[in-house]
Amino acid sequence: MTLEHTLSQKTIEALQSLYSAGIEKVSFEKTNPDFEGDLTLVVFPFLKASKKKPEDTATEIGNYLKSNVAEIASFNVVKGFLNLVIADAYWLNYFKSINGRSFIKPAPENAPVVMVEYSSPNTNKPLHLGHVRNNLLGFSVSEILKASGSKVIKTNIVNDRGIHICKSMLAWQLFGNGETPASGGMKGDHLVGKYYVLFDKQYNAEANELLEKWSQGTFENEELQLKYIAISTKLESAKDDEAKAKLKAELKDLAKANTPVFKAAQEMLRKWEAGDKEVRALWETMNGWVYEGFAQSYKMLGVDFDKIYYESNTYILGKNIIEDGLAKGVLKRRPDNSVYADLTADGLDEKTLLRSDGTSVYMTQDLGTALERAKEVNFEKHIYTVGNEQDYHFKVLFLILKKLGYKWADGLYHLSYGMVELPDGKMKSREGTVVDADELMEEMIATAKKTAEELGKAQDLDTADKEHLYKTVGLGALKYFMLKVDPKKKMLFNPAESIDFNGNTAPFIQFNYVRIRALLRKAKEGLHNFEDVEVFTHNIHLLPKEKELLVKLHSFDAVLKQAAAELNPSLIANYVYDLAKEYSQYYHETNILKESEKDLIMFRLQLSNTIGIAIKCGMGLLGIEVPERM
RNA sequence: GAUUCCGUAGCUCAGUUGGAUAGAGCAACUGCCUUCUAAGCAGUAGGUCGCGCGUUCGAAUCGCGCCGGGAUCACCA
Repeated sequence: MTLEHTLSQKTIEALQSLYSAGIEKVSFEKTNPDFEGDLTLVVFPFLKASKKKPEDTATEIGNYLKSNVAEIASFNVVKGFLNLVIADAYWLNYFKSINGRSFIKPAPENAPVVMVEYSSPNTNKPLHLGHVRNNLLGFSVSEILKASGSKVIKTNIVNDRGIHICKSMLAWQLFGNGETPASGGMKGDHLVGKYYVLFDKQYNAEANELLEKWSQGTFENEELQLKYIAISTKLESAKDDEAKAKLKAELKDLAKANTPVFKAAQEMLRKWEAGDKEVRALWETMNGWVYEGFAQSYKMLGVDFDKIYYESNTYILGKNIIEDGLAKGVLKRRPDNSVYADLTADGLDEKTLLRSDGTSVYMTQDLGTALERAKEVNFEKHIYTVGNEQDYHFKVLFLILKKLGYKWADGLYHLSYGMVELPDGKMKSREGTVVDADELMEEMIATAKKTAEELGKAQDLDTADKEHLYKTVGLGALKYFMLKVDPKKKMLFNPAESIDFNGNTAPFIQFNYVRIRALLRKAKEGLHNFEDVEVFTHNIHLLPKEKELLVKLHSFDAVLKQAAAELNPSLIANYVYDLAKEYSQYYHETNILKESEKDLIMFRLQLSNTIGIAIKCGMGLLGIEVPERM
């Protein structure tokens, strides 16, 4: 039984015996640092029962608790706040139970299974900053779930088919001259991305040509002419700029859809679907290049997957669900033969799941994929790590599955995260304002190197160790920067100012870990074998900072639990920072090896060691390494 | 327009299951390296928690209404 649990019980007892109040639940909170004490009970809610002044009520409860709970050393009352001081012996005993141990226990054999899907890239261009946030979040959430007693299966569904892939393929055929990653000296994903951009250039040029032709009255056919006239008439009478821009975009889209290069890409997609040998071969080759490139990026980022799905295998799924849904009356068929789910009663819209020509849409394949996964794995939860622009999509997806009566649908969860924005707005791949993931990682490592050299750090390391350190620090800074913000919120990334290495950052936390390790090495040289002796619990008067640190360590489990419940790594990030910051203050104001009493030296070394372990565990949950020296 | 998320220091963010005087970091200014690693520590300055009303002993936190911003609203993915 935890102390807080005991205190709650005793407080309920106190209220019963003092005021005959039948209160069922009371909770304590951490005492505000400006006041003396560790835990605080707010007594205002009990005033009705006590019919006494706040101060008197608090004092009476305080007296009761003091004489009934051994761990309470003393208490004080400020207005309606009862501040309890917990005896040092309690904290020392607690420390004895965790000294030198890991804060993370492996999940039991029969642990519930959670699937975490993340990353989900398209194979027509390299990973960018948005993917970085997605990958780091998915990976960290997986680690957090594992650490809190779940078995995690990390999955990645690769969008390896569709018109966008054909665009890259076509541009490569048109302009590539047989270029390969090897001949071009480029990572495969970047090479394919280059041709995607070339396609877009061509696409735009041809569209502008068409618009020019149309404005002079030359049209390929009458239908097109009618559409053109309809839109441009509206454009002429449009009043505000917003409406004009919208109509202009509509015209451009019409032109784009009629460019020869786009029609060729569509034709290629048709051939792909028909299983055309040549198209399939090119598709396999180019996707192969991309996968090699992605593998490198993933390795650098430090993320991995237990199972990779490909949409080329899953995009046909879902049609049998339609039959099932129609039979159950959850889905309906329109006169034109299209099938939809009517969700208007749930405050959503009608969602079409099968077009009138019988082909399926994105939602249909997501339904099918979910069902497939549920058959394959008996998961307790299935988490989709996808940006918040798809909130509505997942709402609809989950609702339809629930309506179809699948029990496992209750375990589906959309881990929705905010967009990464640049100082001048959203990233747009077409406008070339994307931040490339590989470049960003290289820059971070280079900055770490530069900073370390300027500060004269790590001079005694050999070249390989130095390179590893720069990677650990540079990528650590990047990962921490992205994970310390609440996933739900959109975040701002300013490449010009880059990411800091001071203050609330990974390098600061890593530095404190390194300092602990250095201290412990020195201690062993001085024959202080703190690992071999028991925690000395008698006659130690804890310094305020030492108690604070113990309280902080004590809350590791609670923070982990909350982070797992909310799927929120930022709680861990902020926790580790607070811990490191407090240790840093402690380190400055306290002598450890220079302390005269041997027992105190041992205790302080043990405390430092255990804090180091907590930092390492916490950073591990974020996917961030800690170095031994820097 | 509808739905939904958001608005806290100059900037980036904590704090939101209602509790005491709203916290960090960056940027600015002041000190501290012959002493366990200064990617550090200590300090100064910086706030109408978007605005208003309400609920409450008590509101950054809950409710309602405004103002401002993002996202989504296809037989696209």
